[in-house]
Amino acid sequence: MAGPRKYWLMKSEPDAFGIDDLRQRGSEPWSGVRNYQARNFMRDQMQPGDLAFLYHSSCPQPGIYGLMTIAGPPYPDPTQFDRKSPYYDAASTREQPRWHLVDVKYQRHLKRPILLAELRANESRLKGLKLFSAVRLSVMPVAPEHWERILALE
DNA sequence: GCCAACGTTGGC
DNA sequence: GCCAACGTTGGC
Repeated sequence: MAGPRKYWLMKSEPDAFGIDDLRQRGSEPWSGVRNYQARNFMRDQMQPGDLAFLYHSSCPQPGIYGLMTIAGPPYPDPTQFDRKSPYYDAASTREQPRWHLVDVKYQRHLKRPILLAELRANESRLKGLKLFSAVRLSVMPVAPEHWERILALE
């Protein structure tokens, strides 16, 4: 039962995993999210076929670098069960997993990155964009009109 | 390296 | 359930 396509923004640190890594891999499980709001978006609201901006953070030029599609339905993040993983969560069980993720699929690089500074310069037309306010959120929804206005900057 | 924002934890 | 302390994110 697919609803209308939704739009998202997902952050990664390019030193760890960036747009070039994603292109190489084709698709990738979006593991390691340990924030309840971000998890809820992936677990409860994302649908295969939704589109997402790939945002690079903690780097010299923070901004949006590419487009991805949500490749499949949510499922438990395997890293939560892996004692050797930095994302291991001792409180999580296979019967009652705490963390869920989706696979994302590479769609394309933007023709040029749309940097945070440029987004901020357009803040009046992007009112309510969570990127500006929810600093600690690594997965967030993007309103359709914001999505279009951002892509129009490309 | 600094620090603002803010989610999470834990004492009560 | 409140709220202060703490820890993390992430831009600059």
